[in-house]
Amino acid sequence: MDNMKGLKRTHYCGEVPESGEVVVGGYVQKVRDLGNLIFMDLRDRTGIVQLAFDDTTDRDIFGKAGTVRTEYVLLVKGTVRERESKNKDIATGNIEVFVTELRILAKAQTTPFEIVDDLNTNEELRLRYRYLDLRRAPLQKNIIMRSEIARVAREYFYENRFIEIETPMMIKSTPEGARDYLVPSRVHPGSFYALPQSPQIYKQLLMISGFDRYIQLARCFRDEDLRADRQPEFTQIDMEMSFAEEEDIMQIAEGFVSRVFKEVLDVDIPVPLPRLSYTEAMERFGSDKPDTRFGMEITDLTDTVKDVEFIPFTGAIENGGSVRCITAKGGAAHFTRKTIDKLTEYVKGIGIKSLAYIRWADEAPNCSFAKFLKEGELDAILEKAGAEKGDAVFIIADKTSAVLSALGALRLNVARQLDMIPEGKYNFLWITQFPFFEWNEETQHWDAMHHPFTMPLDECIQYLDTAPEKVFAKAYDLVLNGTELSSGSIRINDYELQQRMFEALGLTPEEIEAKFGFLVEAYKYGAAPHGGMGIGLDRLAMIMCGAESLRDVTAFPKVQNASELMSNAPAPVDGDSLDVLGIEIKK
RNA sequence: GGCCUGGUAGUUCAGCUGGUUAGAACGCCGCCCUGUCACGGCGGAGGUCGUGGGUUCGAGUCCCAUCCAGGUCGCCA
Repeated sequence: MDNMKGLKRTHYCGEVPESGEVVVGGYVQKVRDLGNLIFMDLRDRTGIVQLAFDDTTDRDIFGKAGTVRTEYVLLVKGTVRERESKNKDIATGNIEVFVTELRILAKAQTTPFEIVDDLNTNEELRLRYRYLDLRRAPLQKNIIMRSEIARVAREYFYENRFIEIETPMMIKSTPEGARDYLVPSRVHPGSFYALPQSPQIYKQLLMISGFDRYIQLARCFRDEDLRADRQPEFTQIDMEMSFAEEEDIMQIAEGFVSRVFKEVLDVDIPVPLPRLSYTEAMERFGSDKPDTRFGMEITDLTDTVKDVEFIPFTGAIENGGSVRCITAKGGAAHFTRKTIDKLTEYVKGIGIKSLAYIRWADEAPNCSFAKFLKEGELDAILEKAGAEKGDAVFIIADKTSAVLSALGALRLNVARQLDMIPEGKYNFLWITQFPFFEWNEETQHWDAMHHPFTMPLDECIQYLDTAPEKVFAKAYDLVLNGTELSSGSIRINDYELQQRMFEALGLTPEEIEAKFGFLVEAYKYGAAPHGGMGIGLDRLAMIMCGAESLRDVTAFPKVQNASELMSNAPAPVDGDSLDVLGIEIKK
């Protein structure tokens, strides 16, 4: 094996000029040995350049070239020359490097999967050898784009006079919301730190301190089950600003997203971004993070079907619920019975008893509850639903909140099956005016929907103690293509109001003191009106890269059971380590 | 925790209602080849069919359990 002594890289592979002497280094993508002529593709993070060895090559070098295998690490010196036949598929396709010095810096055993762009290998294997998977250009491209997004974020917020401040990774556990990851303390046996679910409390304290504008690319941790768009460890572009109201924060955020899309993807995002109240989003899309890249909005049929003697409908209406539908275009009428059964099963999975439907494929629509309909009722439903021949109408009757969220989920499911969601479209949307409280069936009391430091809308404060359901919050989520990108709010900066809030949430003074005592006390010393948001960097990168999973934009992701396949974290530790911490594992 | 899908050479897959020696492509190894770039030609190696049990004369195939991975519901203030 050779060393690098006396030879310094002059160019990246993808950036080799048209002529001259170069020194390039990289991994061997491919060897094409034609006998007395050898070609190699040398790869680094910028691309590929072809190396050439022929009968004019020094015999020792030629012999050495013959021993080179895929993924060997080379450093070569050579002369750039024009190729005899060009390759239009790569940036350096017009030239090749005629090698005059060849150094094999590292050999490589055969990799468990090929290092190629269009790999179709089982993800488990790729994750076990993540460092090899990360050699592949598509993944490198994603990771590099993610870095670009982070760079633009820093530039943008720095330019707007935000200050980057690190908040602690080991903090006090405030068990509310998601489960905390706990970190034991050796010097305090039996006591634990928690890893932050977000820097929320600290950034509010920084506002109280007068830093005025804070930004951090903050790691956050939640010990909950994973999804394609959910990792237990993730990064937020976390910001907070003082002397600010909702409009100020939304404007700063809009400035950022339009800047990052322009700089990284050269896509224009028109601002201001559209807005929808939470209530309207639920009514129209059955979701607080609607994907507005396609229509299929929800229609309320309650009045239209009020005389239909079909028990699911009458039952729902009598119990104060409603009957609503979505109308699927795009040939949905030709959904087979099997497909519809699957959809029925799907909504059953989310707590809905049954799915009524009308398929209008032929002249006479096929209606699942036809025998309960009187003259003209079917036409009335179809008209109200805006259905035409070729469409399918899916109807759900139940408690209104259940109907809306089920139709929202069904809407996405059906749109995917009909391939109705356009690619390359970026639909941003603000969801505003969230309800402050959420009734918790289990505990039978009101929980904070966002978090308890969120400022209620001015006109709602009067209902705090009397009618919690009428209280809406100065909270705003940023949604992109149906993904919640960001969540933010104006915080309560008034000590008295915060106390009323806690009371409305049913917290005792002791609980308040134990959980948030230091924060509540801090507000006694005065704070300018402030608010902020945390933009999910991983999710943003995922959408901008066109990736389907966070794993594709995270260098070392965790799998569904939150373990990491390469290192096998988490892992048991030896008894001594536990003893020092005073921890005993239940058998 | 529930439900769904998958697990067969290094990789991606095929393998029918159970039936001789489990196949293909790519990759790998060897030989040949002066303009390749999905190089080409000839030859070769490579499998506890995820694991454990069961049914059977006989199991990759059927049954049960279990492990692993993915998706999803619950969960994610």
